[in-house]
Amino acid sequence: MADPGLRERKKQATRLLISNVATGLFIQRGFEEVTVAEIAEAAGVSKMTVFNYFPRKEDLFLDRHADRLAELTSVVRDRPAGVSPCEALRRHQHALLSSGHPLSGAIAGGPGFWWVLTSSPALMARWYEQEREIAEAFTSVLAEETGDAFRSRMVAGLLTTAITTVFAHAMGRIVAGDDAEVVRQEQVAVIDQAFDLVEHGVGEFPQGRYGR
Amino acid sequence: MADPGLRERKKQATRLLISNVATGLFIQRGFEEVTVAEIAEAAGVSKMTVFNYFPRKEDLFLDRHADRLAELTSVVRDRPAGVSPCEALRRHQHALLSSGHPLSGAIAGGPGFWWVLTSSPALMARWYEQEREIAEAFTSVLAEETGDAFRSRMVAGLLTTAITTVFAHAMGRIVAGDDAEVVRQEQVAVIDQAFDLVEHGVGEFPQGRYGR
DNA sequence: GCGAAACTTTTACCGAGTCAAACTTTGAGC
DNA sequence: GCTCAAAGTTTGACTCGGTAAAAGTTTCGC
Repeated sequence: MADPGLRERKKQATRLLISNVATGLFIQRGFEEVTVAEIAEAAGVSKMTVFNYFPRKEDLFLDRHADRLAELTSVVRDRPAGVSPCEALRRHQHALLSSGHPLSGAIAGGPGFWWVLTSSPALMARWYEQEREIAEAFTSVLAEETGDAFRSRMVAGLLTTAITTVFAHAMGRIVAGDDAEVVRQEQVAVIDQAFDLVEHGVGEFPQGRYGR
Repeated sequence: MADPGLRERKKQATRLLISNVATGLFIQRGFEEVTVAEIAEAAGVSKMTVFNYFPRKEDLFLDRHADRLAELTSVVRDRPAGVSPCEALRRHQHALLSSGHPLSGAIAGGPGFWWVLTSSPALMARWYEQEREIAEAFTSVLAEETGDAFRSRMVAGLLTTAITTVFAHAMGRIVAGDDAEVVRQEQVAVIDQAFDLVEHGVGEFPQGRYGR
């Protein structure tokens, strides 16, 4: 880290170059319409090299996953004393939103990012796989803390559902063309509603069925 | 339906033949180790025909999804008056378990079924995609009933999490070699714990951190 | 039985991803 | 500095999932 060395620097530069070239092409023309060979050529590199850095084509686009995973894991593991995981994540989501972070879902991560993502089944599949990895990470943290494997898994799943649903809701509206600023303002209540449901349960929802 | 006709009967027979041949090969040797061409040959049919009936290779193995989806959707949509979706699904899971249904997770769906599933990333990915379809189906039903899009999506997600987590828990134990009968007995409490969490919330879980 | 519609096969093809061997670049030690 | 080994890249050939189009075959309605 102190002295990266020429070798290491070149590697990072190449990786970044490939990623940038790929992302650019995807946003211009869509994920499925760009081949890996094409990306390699545009980046002045061989196809094999692309796969050296990014094992799957989808990883070329979804290359921020490791960061997101680490961040969310840390939010739960390193939460302040006396704060539940649910509460810690709720605050984190609010913080992401008010800081305008792309992963709040309410801000476009570059124009067309959500469009590229949602219009490719392969990308969406990988996206959901990453969400599952988040749930697994939560499970590990909670299980280590409590020793209760199943309960940890359930709570991790519920928390992850809150995060991903909040996110998907915002993304859906953005893709549908809703004004980003409006979506963003309304997301505050959405986040609270989601975490309230996880924290206090769905109860008898929906009330009022058949005239109750 | 009344008169299937020769054509239709042949189609169903071919479909079943392909599915059976494929499943057999998968269980013998694993999903990734069997090619579609091989399945076609073993079934005495062309590769194209295989893809005619099963658009994706994964569908050859996970061909009960449509039934499962319809059943779960019906459980929520057609639940008795005065019963919440959460309660309806809880009862349904108990019923599946006590009837020894494979989808309770506690029973092996044929020897090696879970092994085939868990040892193939591609299959697992498709499996999780199917779980998402379940969540979407729940969302539709609840949204139609209540008109509250986001809340419906959240509740649908939480309910689906309960189902899939209960299932994954049992499957994990079976794959790990736990005795099926023991797993089955303990699943009763697991189901209730899962649905209790969804119904009443995770609260401040985990309690007791840092001496609270 | 005849013709159209439905189903299957053939053939050719594309793109993701793997493998192994040759080649180039970097870095470490003398 | 020079050399050699290791790391990284390229090449080319290959496998497999999946698609497309056109040419058979089989079934069904009349």
